[in-house]
Amino acid sequence: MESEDDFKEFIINGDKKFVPHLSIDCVIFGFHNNLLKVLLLKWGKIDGWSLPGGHVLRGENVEDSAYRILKERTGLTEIYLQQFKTFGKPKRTGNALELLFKSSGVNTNIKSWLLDRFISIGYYALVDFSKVMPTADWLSEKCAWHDINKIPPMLFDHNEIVEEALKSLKFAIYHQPLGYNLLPERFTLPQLQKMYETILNKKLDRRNFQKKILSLGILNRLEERMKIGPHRSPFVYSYNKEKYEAALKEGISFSF
Amino acid sequence: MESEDDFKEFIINGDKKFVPHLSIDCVIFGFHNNLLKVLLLKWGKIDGWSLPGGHVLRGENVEDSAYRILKERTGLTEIYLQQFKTFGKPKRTGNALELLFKSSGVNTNIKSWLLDRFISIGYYALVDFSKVMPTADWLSEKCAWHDINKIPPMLFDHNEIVEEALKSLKFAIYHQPLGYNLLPERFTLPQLQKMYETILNKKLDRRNFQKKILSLGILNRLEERMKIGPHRSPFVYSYNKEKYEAALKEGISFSF
DNA sequence: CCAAAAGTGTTTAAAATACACCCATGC
DNA sequence: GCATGGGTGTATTTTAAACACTTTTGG
Repeated sequence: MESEDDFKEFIINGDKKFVPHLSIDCVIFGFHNNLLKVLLLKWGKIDGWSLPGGHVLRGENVEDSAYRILKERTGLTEIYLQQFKTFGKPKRTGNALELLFKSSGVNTNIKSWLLDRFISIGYYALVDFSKVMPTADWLSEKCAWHDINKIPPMLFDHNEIVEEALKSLKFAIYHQPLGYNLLPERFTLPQLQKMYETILNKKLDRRNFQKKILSLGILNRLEERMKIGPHRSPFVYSYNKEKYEAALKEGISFSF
Repeated sequence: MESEDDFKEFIINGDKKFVPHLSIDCVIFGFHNNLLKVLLLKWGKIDGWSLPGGHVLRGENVEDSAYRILKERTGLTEIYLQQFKTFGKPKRTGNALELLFKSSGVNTNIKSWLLDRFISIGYYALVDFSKVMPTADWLSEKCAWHDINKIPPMLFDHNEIVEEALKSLKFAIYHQPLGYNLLPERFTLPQLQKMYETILNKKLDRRNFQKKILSLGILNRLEERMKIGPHRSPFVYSYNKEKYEAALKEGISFSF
């Protein structure tokens, strides 16, 4: 969406291009400064935040729509993506779009497909924070990361969607390795532990954590150490991609 | 759907009543004779089986639609229901509906909303086999239980949907008690074990299984024994509803 | 009396947990 | 030299796994 004309065309004729009544919302997780982050959009024409989302092109695979939307907002194509729930309450979008129409100078008597009811398919994505280029557009004045614990009240039912995504992520971390998608290529065990602690929302014992995570055999310890701060430098690790993929496929079982 | 007139009205004007492009498919699991069963519909006008499904009324909560559909097919209202995945491949319904239209004597040049692309929300349900009244209708000549291992090739992508439902169920059984929904009120430990073995698709040790399941403290052993066959009679158990609900909420962790 | 299935407990192995001291670094 | 955070191993407890004999019942 790059201009007012685009927007008007979208309001009036969007349903020729997109499947009506159906939307996609993406909860994009990143990890930075030992904090779990979510990428949100600040709307320009009305006051409020929302998840990045979009619609499914007629003829497009739903999963491909999610990848397309993620590409638009992050610039990334290789992304870990997981469908987690579909949201279908009849009043879930409230009247935010009517307000948007008013604020954008669109005739509110117009009968737009956008004012119909929408069912939204929720996907969460795990991305390398450092590689993301948050990208706003004509409709959104900002695209920015928020701490998972400092998420503002959002439009529609998007706070609920984030809650559910986090719940799914928490569940997933017991059965899959996840670090490959959220951390940069080279990272330290303390960082990885912080990632686990943030997602699980609890403290873990350092020694037991290392024992468990190393016993999976999916990590390579590099010669290098990371020089950070007035203390001993931690070792740098990277994932062994093959063994990581194998663990993903087989499934693992953490206890924590 | 009770008559040809109903059907024609549905084809032509269904989208006034229902949300277009969106459907619901239900994988209804039951347990009988120590076998896991799924309730399927045999179509009357064309040859083929499918999952029971339906559409979302405009204004209706999606979850309520699933309950409504389940009520129609089983007669039951109190059902354990779980959304598990949404299916959105563009060609997922194939050309089965065109064939149905032809076989039903509907003009195939008609532009029906039903011939559009559909995205389907998958729910699985767990029901007490003995309480279900499988109900067919004008479109379906049969509504019948099938062994999970003897499911015929189905219309649309319904075989894939059953696979995914089973995968989700398998996953769930490691974290929740499930027997309350699938077994009759009074049952034996061997029955319960068979249920677990069927869902997990593996044999379990009798003694270890009983230790584990009893240690949850959600079962009551009744005085009674069940007299079945030329051998020792097993004890009858029932669930302690309160403790069962608590275990559901807390979540449990089975290892098997 | 025989076949078929259910009841029951102990021993062993594996996994999770709890826990403390020393080391490297920057200021 | 001191504060901060990282590296490392062992002992204990808990949990899972392996395993066999006796009892009941119908035919």
